[in-house]
Amino acid sequence: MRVRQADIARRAGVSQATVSMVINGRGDAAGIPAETQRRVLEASRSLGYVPNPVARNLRGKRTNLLGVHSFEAVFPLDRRDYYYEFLLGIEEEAESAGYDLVLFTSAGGEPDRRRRIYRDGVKRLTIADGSILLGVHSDRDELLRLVKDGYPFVHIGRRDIPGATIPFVTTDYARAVEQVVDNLLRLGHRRILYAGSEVPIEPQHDRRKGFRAALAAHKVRTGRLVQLPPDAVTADWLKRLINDGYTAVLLEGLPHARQALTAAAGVAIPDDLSVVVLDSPPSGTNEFAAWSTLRIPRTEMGRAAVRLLLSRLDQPTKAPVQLVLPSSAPAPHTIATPART
Amino acid sequence: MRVRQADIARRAGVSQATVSMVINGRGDAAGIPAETQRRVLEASRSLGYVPNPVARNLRGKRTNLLGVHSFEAVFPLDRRDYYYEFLLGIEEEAESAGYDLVLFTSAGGEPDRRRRIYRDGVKRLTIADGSILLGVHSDRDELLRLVKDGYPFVHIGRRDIPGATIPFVTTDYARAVEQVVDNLLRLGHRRILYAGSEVPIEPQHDRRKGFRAALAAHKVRTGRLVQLPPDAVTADWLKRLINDGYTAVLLEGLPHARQALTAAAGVAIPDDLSVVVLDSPPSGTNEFAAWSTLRIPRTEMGRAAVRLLLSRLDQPTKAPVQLVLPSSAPAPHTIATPART
DNA sequence: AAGCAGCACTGATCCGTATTAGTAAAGAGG
DNA sequence: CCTCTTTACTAATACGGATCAGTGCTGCTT
Repeated sequence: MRVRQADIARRAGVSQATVSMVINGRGDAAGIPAETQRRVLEASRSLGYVPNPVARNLRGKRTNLLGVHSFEAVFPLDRRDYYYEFLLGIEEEAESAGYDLVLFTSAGGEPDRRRRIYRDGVKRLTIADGSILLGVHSDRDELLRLVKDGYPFVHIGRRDIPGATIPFVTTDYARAVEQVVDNLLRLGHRRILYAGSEVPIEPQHDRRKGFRAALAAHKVRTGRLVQLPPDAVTADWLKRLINDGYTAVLLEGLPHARQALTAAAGVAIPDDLSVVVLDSPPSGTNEFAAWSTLRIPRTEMGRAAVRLLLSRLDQPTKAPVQLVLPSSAPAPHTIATPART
Repeated sequence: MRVRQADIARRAGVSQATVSMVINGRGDAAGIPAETQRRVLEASRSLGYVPNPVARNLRGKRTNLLGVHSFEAVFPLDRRDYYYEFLLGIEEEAESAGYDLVLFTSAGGEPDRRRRIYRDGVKRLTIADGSILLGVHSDRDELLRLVKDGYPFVHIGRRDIPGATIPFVTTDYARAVEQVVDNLLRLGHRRILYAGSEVPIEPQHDRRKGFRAALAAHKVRTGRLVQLPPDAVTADWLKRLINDGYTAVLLEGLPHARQALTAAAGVAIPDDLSVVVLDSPPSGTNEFAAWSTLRIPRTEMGRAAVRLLLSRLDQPTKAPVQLVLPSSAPAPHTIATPART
């Protein structure tokens, strides 16, 4: 059977209340003499006492568990580029804060493989003191309901929902892309193509906003945005771009960029065409080492999310609610002055 | 304020006990008439009741949490090749079994970055119904103590500790390597070099056992095993091997294999030298796509570990304790008949 | 010697739910 | 009319720990 405070109390010849206070470091404040405290701690150790976080939490105290809810499975390989670094940061920061992580995998099992927070109205998240939420397609209704319920969480990635302030950590995609485009324009590029994916969500909207903003600021009307499937990015397609007078192309996501990587063999990059990938290269590889890519500080976002969550737990009113981290500009590998034509 | 069963009870004009039973579908069994049940459910719905899982667990029911304890951080990039697929399998299986995962990150914070289970005698694992343990360098004393404590767990990877039966899931490294070497010998290879790492643990011991077993079975004495650091694997080193008459080399781990991948440029593979990597290629890449590698069923091991753990929870006495999964033979990419000399 | 402060604790209660033992009322059977 | 069942519930309790309002005792004043 599990060791409870009552067992320690019996062994140390004191009451359960005393044990609770000593163990929680409230012994001095309660005026328990050092000798008694020693006896209690000694008994606790020798019996191998482990506090029951569940009981603790019932009385409104912390469980020292931080939840991680993604709205889909995080480990499948096609999700790895996206989730991995977030998890890395979350793990690092949780470790140093002394929290364990609960991955809410049980919420799955829906036919569509989506993970729900409120399933049959049950919110498992409450085991944890608070949760980090992430996912490409977060469920807005659930976020809204969480806020209404007053459940402490932080979302990774900006989410704007009318009628509520969603706590989040993000990076400023719009500004990052704006700077890239601004830079290209200053170099003399005029015809710039933005190759976007077909199902955009917030981060993509932000990138596109940045694209348009930079063009507008320079009063350039020859930039163009297309939405296309990744496999449309072929060597032919690149050549056609150049023939059409484009001197720079922005690849919104890694799938498009990967296609371009092989398609680029027959094209002079960056002499005939500057290329910028608007996403981070996958961690732990050198897949896009030779290309100009954005650097989304995913690891840092993960860490920041944990820190923000913890500070919101400590000071629910005073802590900031939303946080925007800067993302650094791409290296100039595949950015060049446009060729004179 | 949160809605409790007591609130529903008041609204429906029944007792909290009745509410509990109706809500948990025990109403019919307890002989609560349909009409009353209707009233209770109606009240529950209209008040927006959400059960408190914490209180529920306090009553000694399962927490539906499965622990995952690695003896070090799992997400750092240099650990990814090792941990990722295990986690993938664990997540999949936990999801379909309706369990959440607790990553015990709080056990860190030691100066050596190792994670301890028993720290100050406290075993946080008990939050979970049971745990999966994994790690290259598991702490044997802690495993032993866990067994003695009767804590339900399954280790990923074989661990033999005198005086205890450690529950584990593994794959048969010895047999896999034995088959590889047997195959090479049948092809006519006689001088085979096994390039091993310098700090071997169980899986490496098993591989080496397989190596020796195959040689012994063929009565071949010209196989050799060396231990060396990965960066000793250079183009020169490979050439020297060939000069020394070796026709095949086995690379024990990925670090050595990676070195070989670049060093192999100046060598005719597999014509002058057959090469087999005795580990799985990293998932989600095609890094070793052209080479013969073992296929360690890591994802399946993760799944099997969860299944084994759950069956041990359900039938502590009847369920099996240890499980060995087969690993499949390497493709023949870099295995050839030795050149006549 | 009464009064009072401080010490070292303990008893009782609460948190929200599940479960068990029990009970009041209605109806059945003799 | 009395007893026995059945129906339809409810009261009480347990789970493990945190907290607060005491309580008995000692020692010091005045």
